[in-house]
Amino acid sequence: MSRTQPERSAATQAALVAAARKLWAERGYAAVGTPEIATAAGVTRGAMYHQYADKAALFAAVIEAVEADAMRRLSTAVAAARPASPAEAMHAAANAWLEIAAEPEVRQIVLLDAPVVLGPAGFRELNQRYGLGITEQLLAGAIDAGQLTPQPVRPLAALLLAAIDEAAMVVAVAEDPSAARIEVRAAVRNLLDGILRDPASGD
Amino acid sequence: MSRTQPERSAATQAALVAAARKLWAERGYAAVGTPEIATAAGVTRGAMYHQYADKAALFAAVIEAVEADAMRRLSTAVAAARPASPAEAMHAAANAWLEIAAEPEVRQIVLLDAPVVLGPAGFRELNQRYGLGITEQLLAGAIDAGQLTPQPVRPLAALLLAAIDEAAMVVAVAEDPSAARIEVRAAVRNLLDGILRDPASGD
DNA sequence: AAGGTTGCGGACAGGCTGTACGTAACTTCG
DNA sequence: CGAAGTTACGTACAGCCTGTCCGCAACCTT
Repeated sequence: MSRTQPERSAATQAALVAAARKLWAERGYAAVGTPEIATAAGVTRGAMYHQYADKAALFAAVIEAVEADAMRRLSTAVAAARPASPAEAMHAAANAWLEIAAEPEVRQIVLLDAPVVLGPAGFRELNQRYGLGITEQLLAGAIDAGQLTPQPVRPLAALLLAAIDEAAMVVAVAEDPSAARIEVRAAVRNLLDGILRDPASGD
Repeated sequence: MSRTQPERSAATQAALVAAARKLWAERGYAAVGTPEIATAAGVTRGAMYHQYADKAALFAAVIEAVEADAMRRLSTAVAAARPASPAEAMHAAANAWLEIAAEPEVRQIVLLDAPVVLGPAGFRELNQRYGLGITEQLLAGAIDAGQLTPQPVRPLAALLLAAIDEAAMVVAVAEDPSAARIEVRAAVRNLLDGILRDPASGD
């Protein structure tokens, strides 16, 4: 059994990312060191440091994978809601993201660890390519449809996304998550309806 | 020169908190270790570990000091604005907090490091005693004055505070902070006006 | 003034990160 | 097909940091 070099690299990278993703999701970036990750991946630390410059580089690969998965699921969820208007699409996206961001993996890796490990600037750059980008598109669509007063979408997108991320944290920390989810969804909807002209109540 | 024991403890605690606060504000919790902090405070690590159980305990003391200062300044800023209504008070508080949270100290320690070091639950507990508590009071006041439709204030306060915190991050990361501040203030105001009934435009 | 308690200093053990260098696997080219 | 070259990997090591232990000094009680 002989594999090509790119295959070998891809295999160890995949093993490392999978192992790190699981461990970091459970216990956080700082609490899990490279020895444990390498062992869990069935790989030596030497191999890891050959594939990734340092621990933070591995984290960057992990978060990229997590974000990509999350965005895939978000897209399908929004499409499944068959929104009839940009406003409905925004409600659908907000609710879907609320579910996704409440999962331990996204919460711990994307919401908690990413800003400190990548730094605020690095995190913004990454977020721009994922959540922020989508949010801006949704807002631009709402403006085009006349459901949102024309305004710079970039800052508004950042604030809305942060609010929904926080909503996910509230749900995750609450003693009664299902009750908290109901309250929080109402609050998110209020925020959105407050800025949207035609409060099409898409659930 | 002889000091009482509580005085000795208070002195070393104050020195440690001041040194750690400065260093962590500049470079973040993970990047500055206890040796450097102890040296900067003119104290040995032994003394530090006598006063604080571990590095995280010192961080807890630091963040308590930072939050207390920030809240003091927030109160005076809101009072200085002499708001004529709860809605105006909310706008004043939002703008004041936007300024305060944009400072490196608050940004790095409270917004970035605190959630990971204290954990989400611990951070919520602390935030409840400071920013969240104030926000909830402001919202409750707006409801009493009929400027906000009655609803659970707790989740809404969390979302609003998170949005403003993110607004501060946007300003801090922007290439042109003063331009970003203008955009972001408008976005914050839009969010607030969206949920408040009488959009009293208090600046 | 003497015993007890509290604050402190220095040394130590364990663990983690990142690097250096030697080896094995694959690739290229004669 | 074989040899040189490149890429992937394994092991050992140095440096740093965290948290603990124990001895000593400063203060407090009686």
